[in-house]
Amino acid sequence: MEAEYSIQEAAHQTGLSEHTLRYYERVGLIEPVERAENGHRRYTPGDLGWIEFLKCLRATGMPVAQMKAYADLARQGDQTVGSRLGLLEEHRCAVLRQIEQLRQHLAVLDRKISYYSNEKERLER
Amino acid sequence: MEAEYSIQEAAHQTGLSEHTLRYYERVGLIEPVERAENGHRRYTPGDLGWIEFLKCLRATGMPVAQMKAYADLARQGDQTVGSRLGLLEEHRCAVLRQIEQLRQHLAVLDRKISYYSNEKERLER
DNA sequence: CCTTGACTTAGAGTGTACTCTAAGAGTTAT
DNA sequence: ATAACTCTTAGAGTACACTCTAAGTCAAGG
Repeated sequence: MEAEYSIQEAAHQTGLSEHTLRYYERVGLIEPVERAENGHRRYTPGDLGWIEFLKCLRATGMPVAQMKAYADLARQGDQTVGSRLGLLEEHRCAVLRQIEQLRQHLAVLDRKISYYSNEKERLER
Repeated sequence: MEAEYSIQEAAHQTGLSEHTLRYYERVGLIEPVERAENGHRRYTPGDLGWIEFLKCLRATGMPVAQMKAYADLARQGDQTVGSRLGLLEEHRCAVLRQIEQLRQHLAVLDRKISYYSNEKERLER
């Protein structure tokens, strides 16, 4: 007997809004969620796990369209494992590049900050 | 005698489009650029330096509105050095948080990738 | 019975940051 | 002088990812 969650509970647990959960389903990021007899969505722990991974992809800057491509592959089962692996490895590189870029920009920021610190010192004298 | 650049040259050197350069000026990220007699913009090296810094702020996720606030402070001169320093230090923290977040998401990605690698191995046997 | 509240749908609206269009002016090359 | 090029402006349009609205269904509580 597996736990199930209403959309409200799913929203609370994932940190996405109910609107966004329906939107993600509508655009195909989430496969159609099971329904109760009254038509209400019932999210399984598996759904929530999938959504967590989607959040990870989004938070690392993957566009929704690419996430959709990944989701489509996932729905096709085992024969797409290679493609999915490729997609994730490529994305991994993109994330590494992002981090490296941020590092470099951080260095610029640090230089500016120490310049301002000196400047502030100077002006206060 | 200082070098000056047309908007086309400025676009080329900064990597921003001419459209974006005019837009940045329009919204106040860049103070009104000097004009030639024919009304064409003439960017100085100083302008280009400022634009480079704007790019750094943008690339690290600062919203245009906040960049505008920073630009406004900069225009007010020395008495805003403290405020600018504060703004940049706060932004620096935001960038550090971003990097940390990316690191954590990268770890999730790595786990998924190694899972897929195993899975691929298994299926190919 | 009536209200409250959670849910449903299709589709419209929003915010952000560009990005482009249209119409026109001035410079240079043939 | 005709074409090609670069620039100008105001304002419209676009892409993306949500985010919200309106109208309606259904079940539980008072």
